[in-house]
Amino acid sequence: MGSPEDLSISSNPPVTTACPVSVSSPPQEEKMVSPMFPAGSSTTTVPFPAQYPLQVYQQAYLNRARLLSTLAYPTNPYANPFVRFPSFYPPFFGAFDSRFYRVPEEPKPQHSYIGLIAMAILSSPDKKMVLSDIYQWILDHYSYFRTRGPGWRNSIRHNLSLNDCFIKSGRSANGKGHYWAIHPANVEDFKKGDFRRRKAQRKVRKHMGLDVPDDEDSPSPPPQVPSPPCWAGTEILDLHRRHQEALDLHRRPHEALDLHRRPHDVLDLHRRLTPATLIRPLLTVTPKKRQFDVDSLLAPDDDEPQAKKIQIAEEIGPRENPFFQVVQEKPEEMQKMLSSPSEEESARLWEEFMARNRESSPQEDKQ
DNA sequence: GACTAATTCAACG
DNA sequence: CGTTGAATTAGTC
Repeated sequence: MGSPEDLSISSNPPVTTACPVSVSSPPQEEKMVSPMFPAGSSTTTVPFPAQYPLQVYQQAYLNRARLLSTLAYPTNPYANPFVRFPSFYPPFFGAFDSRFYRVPEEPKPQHSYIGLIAMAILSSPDKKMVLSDIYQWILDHYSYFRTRGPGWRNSIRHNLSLNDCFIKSGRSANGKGHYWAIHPANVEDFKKGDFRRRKAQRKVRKHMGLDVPDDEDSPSPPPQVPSPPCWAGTEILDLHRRHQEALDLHRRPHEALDLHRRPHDVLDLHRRLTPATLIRPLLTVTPKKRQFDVDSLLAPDDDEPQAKKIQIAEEIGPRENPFFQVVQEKPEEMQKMLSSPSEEESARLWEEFMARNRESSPQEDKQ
């Protein structure tokens, strides 16, 4: 069943079975979407590192995934105590090869190779960089390439040679290879994030005094600089940030070992997750429901940002989130918990509410 | 569907 | 590592 006690990490479990990850196939109609693995997003499988016994990683991965699920609320429909874990958790849907874990596929970088190289070079104090350092900078800033083959390095070299915007600037002092720099005719554009190739080539030619068939300067639209969301600074952004944090940690399950070694920390975190901490952010973004009398709600914002917040909330707080539904269908229950004086009290009310809920709508049991 | 830009593969010194 | 040619793919109009 799905009571919070079952989900918490009871003392360090002895992992002796061949595969400690119990996998039960979910009912077919379960079409839940985990924010860890959004619909349509591809995933890649990575082998567990060999440093520790496999079982250690597997258990740690479960612990970590459950914890992150909880922390990622409210965008994560698995973050509430209603949801059983791990049998409903998408990473374990279907066949589960216990030698691997799944991580979300990194999106391809927005910038072209020219842009990546230029940013790398410009990030160095001397505005010049050796090939191997360019590789490293790109690896450091775009983990997408960590899971790629060696082909992209070839492409980097290819682009360095091909494009006149990159010039050699002396040989490396000790090691081998040249320093690569940016043609002076292009540094200004590149600093502004304008990495258009054609424009760069034209400027180089003009710089060398050749005649240029002054092609219209901006046939293509100016580059779009990634800007923070318009709702930056709102509590939604904070939720978004937490969610991203959770996603990021999720990609590094090795670190789950730490939590595995400190199960009490996990327990403590579970204990601190009270209804108030879970619900309050949700309420602040649904001001149209005035029945909630929460302090943070009292400050009336102007309509425009509020409308934006509501829109965002509807985007990131999927309707199928059972927690969402409880909040909307049983507002008086939520109100009671929220207005309780202490977190302990609200937690107790939560337990009662959960118990009643289980009675009225019995969940299907696991075998 | 043509046309261009960008990426990828790969041979070579 | 650096050049270069060629094939393939992605994007636009």
